[in-house]
Amino acid sequence: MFAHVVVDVVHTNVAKPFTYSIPEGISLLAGTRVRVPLARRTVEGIVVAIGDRCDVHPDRLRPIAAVLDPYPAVLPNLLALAEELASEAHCPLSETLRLMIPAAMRQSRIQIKQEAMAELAAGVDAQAAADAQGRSLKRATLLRLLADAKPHPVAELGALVTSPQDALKKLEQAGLVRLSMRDVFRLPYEDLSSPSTAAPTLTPEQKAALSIMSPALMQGRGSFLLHGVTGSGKTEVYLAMVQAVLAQGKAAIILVPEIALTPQMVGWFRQRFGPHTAVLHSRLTDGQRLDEWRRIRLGHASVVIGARSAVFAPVERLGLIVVDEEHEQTYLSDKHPRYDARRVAQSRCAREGATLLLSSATPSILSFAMANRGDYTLVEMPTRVNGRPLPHVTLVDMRLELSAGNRSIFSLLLQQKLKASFDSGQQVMLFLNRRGYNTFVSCRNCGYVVKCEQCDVSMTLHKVEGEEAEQLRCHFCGAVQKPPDVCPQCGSRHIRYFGSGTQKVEEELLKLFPNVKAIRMDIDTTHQRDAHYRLLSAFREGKAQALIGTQMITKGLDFPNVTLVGVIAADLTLNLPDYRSQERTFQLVTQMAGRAGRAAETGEVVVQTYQPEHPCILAAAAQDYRAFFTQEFQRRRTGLYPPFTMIARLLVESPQAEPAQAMSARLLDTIEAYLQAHPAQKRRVLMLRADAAPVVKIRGKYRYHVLLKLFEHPDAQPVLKLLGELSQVSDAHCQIYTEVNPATLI
DNA sequence: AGCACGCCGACT
DNA sequence: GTCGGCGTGCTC
Repeated sequence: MFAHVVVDVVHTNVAKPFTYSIPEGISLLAGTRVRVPLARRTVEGIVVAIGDRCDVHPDRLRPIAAVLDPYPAVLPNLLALAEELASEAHCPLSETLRLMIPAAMRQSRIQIKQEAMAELAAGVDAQAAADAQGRSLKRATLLRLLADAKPHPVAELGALVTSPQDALKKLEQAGLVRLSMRDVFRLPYEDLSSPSTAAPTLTPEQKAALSIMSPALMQGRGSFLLHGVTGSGKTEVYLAMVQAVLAQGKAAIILVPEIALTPQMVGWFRQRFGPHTAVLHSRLTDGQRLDEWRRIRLGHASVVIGARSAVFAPVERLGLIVVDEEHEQTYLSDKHPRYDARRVAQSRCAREGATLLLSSATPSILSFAMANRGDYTLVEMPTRVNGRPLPHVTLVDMRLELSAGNRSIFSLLLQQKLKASFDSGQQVMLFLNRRGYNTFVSCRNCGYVVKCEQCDVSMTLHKVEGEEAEQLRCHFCGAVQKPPDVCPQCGSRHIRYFGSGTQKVEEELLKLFPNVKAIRMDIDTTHQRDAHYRLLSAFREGKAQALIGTQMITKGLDFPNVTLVGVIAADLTLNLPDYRSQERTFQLVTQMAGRAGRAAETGEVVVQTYQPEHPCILAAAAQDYRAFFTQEFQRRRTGLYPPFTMIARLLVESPQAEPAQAMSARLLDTIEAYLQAHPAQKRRVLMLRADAAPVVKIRGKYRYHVLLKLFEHPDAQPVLKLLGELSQVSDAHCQIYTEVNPATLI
């Protein structure tokens, strides 16, 4: 038998399986990590197949050098998934296999932690042995501590008996004690393991939703889109579904869009199901992630909660994947290999006989359209639990505020409502989808705008925490520089700062309400590990009255004492040059409004906007998803946007502008020639052009792209295949990426 | 002729 | 990704 191995080296030159002989006496399964010789070195790899065929000349064949784990690291289903992803993304299999294994496991980077354990040797009478110890009080005490015949960590014994190691070794030599090593699992959010609580009585809506989904869940099939308004109790439905899955001896994966939401979700699940809940996301330490991965792989944890990468969790008997807040863009990976966690979840469920549950208060246009088409079964929960009303939304026309002489970022109405909330001891949330203090710096004299040297974007002014200093930061690459005193272009001193970010909202709020404590949540304040959790806990415990934040505070959070929500500038996302900007704006405003009034009090929402008559803003204010879907779907149809068409592009990046531009022109020619030769394909193409990318430079790399708009149709596959092949044209000067329906077109 | 440099392809 | 082979072109 021979082993076909994909080596853990991402390079097109080695992007194919290599065949090795299996040394005598070794049994090997597909998915196992191995070490193999490759040219003059050895590398790690994964056995992708075992077979009796060998196409390699026997002289070249070399044996596997080592088997790295006692069990396959990649389960057969996940191996197949990796192959599917690699062929869809036109990338080497080694790249998608990396998604399946924690980084710490590769290159043997982390030693797995173990701890020493001691237990009574078999058949030993602890009491008699202790009495026989004579003058060694320590050994007698240890034997009594071990009398329960269970293994005890030596470290724990050390807390009761000083330095027990020597005494334990003596006892081991005497045959009275057995010493061993045991794996240690570093558990994230260990303090969230609260005592179990019973399931509450479900509302009729929740029961109805479950009765629709349960038959499919029992049979291990079905794809559902749960559309439930904010506060309708979707989490309780997930908990009931997971309970049913666990009762079948199967496991479940719960995907959440943000790391900030995992502790809350983990808390709910641990309350119900105890410690058999594992967490997977990128903010864990490498060691934690490895341990959680192993707990899942070894079957110690049957519920996995995590961000998009958790869709690859090594669950063996999968029964259910829940995608919470399914409309979130975070389910699209922004790194190569790019994948859509929702589509991966669907493929995984189909392959492994599991049920898929997509869920949102504001489903993506795409998912809702698919539900209308019959791809998903639509399940609706249109009212909040316990008959609570949806929050009351007021639109404020900021043009009128300005003409009335109010130049503050808070409208008079919002100022009044803030005061009323603070006076009555309630909490407020303020949302602005922009971080920093001012959003750009410009010269009044000549119009010069300070841009990042490495990226083609204006720099944002930040106040440095706890210091007088100010700095300009690039939100693309993180570059920092000092704000200029004089214009670098014309030498004028008339440098002005424009646009407001969350830092400014915080400052203005504290100016208006000096006694109020505010917590600001954006990338700047959540850089440290666990910062999300600390800040949200502080707010939940009432240590602050206001939570100010970017989009990371809009979704899923449940704070009973929040009765007022302010949306500072609803139009920010509306005016972005992207066909999804209306969808995003509707989702952000509706989700943010949904944070208000989740407990006893009715929620109040103030939405500030310069376009109060915009249909998208009106639908969001009415929290009317159906109305929004209908108008947006029609707009997409007439404007020929997805889901009626698909957008694909070849992105070309190069340290110099000319090679990138030349390459994009060459790619355009190639595609045009191909379409000329294939008229059937040409009919599918609505638009084809080469251009500078909207952000022409990021991190010092110039960016040009070839954009295609195609009619959505299975017949378009050959064009997409061509695009995938063209990304292989990449050379030392130009990197080419193929993107199909990308999250952004920047 | 001798050597630096960059490109190409093999690696099982 | 890494390395060696080999061709090109420059220098002695």
